[in-house]
Amino acid sequence: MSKLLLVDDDIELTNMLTEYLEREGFHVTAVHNGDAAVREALNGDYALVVLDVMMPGMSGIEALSRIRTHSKLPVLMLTARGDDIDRIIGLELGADDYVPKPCMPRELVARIRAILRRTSNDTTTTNHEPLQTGALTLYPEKRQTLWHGQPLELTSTEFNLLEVLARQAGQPVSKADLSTHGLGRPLTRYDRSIDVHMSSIRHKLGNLTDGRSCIQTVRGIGYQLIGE
Amino acid sequence: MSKLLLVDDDIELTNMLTEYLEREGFHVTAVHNGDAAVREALNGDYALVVLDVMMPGMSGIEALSRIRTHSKLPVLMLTARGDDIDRIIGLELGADDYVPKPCMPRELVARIRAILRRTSNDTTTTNHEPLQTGALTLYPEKRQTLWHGQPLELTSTEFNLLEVLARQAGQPVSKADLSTHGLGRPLTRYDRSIDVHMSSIRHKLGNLTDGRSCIQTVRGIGYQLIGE
DNA sequence: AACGCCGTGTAAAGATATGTAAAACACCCT
DNA sequence: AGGGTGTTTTACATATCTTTACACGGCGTT
Repeated sequence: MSKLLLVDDDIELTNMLTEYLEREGFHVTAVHNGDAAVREALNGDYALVVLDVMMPGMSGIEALSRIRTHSKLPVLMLTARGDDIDRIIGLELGADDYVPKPCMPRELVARIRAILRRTSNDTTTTNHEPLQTGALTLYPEKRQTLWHGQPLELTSTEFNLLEVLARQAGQPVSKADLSTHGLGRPLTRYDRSIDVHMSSIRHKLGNLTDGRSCIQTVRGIGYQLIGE
Repeated sequence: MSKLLLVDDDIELTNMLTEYLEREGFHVTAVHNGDAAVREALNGDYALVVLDVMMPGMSGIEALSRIRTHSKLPVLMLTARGDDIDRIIGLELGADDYVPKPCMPRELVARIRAILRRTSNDTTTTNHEPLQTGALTLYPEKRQTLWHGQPLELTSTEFNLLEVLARQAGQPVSKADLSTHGLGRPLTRYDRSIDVHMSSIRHKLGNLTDGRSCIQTVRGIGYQLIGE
């Protein structure tokens, strides 16, 4: 289950919330000041941070801002009820939600789950992980491809294009996007480069058991890598 | 810029908010009851719905629930300040956020932008679940069709159109909506493309046991995929 | 019932997009 | 310069979509 980082200077409250959240199945780590919060938050272990706005030393707003300069980790803010200004600043700084204090733990849990649900398959958080779809695995770091477990030779451009498709596996990607991100230039009229590359990637991948290609054409739009 | 659907029975308020939101650069459509809200929300045009909980007729909660059975479109709920129960139910039903009423427009905008920022590169917004109606199953993620358990060859556009119908199976879909979402262009006068495509899809599907087609014509409106 | 109007069904022609082999080009290396 | 590799352009075949044209059928009117 997900690991949460709970940040509040009120030890009493954090103990109570930790207990409640752990009963709900989360792993919880609590810290009590902004410095520790930023340090912990950036170590990559956590799925979400619950952050109190009002703390001695570094305020929650400040901590949020520092976290945001380095990461897109979801942050849920705890604010004094009715403190509109903090809420608005927090949201504009990129907080994912806020809960007014004193809060009902049940509401807090509902909101945590809502955020986790939304961010669970968000591709932006995992950028250098291998991309896996069906029998295809791409290692963006090493620029290496595995097809049915076997290494596959792709040219650099072919890899780029396949990576763009794989990051949005299961949904169509426009030729314009493929061109900007895969070829590094905008698509121009009568440009058939993408089509030609798709043709050769298809050729290298061969067909699926049902005879269809792994890369589907979406006429008038572009191409789509078929999902799991 | 993004299209928003604003749902509230208070005409005065919707006019005010519409004006404010449009100054902020959104396209806004306002409706004033739950039925219209669900119908509009599902037509695929909108990036987000702002939904009042308290409405005569179908309540916001009910509308949210109906929207959620068909789509993952982001929904932001407007609730009476301090009405914890509605907020919690809303969140558990899958609302993306709520704003207490009466609200500061600036806060509403901040929250709308926060949600859009989160969902913009979130693959979960497009529903990837297989679509099942009767003997027909569509796998949007694979762009594959099963008819009576057998794979069926559809062209790209035919698949798009059938997908649009299947997402609203059992209810009529206007030709305008079919054109925007299936063909990617607005319907023009004397445009018969949709009819021709329906004809060939029907041809590929053949007839049901009772001799009727799976796709019913709704004269003057469009077409409808018959439900379970 | 007979008529006309309008929307729909559909075959076939015309227009457009895609698949792909091969030529042309660009770049590196020796 | 010449060869090798990889990319883009060209050219043509094919697939797919749109338009056209006409037939049919519902529906309201006479």
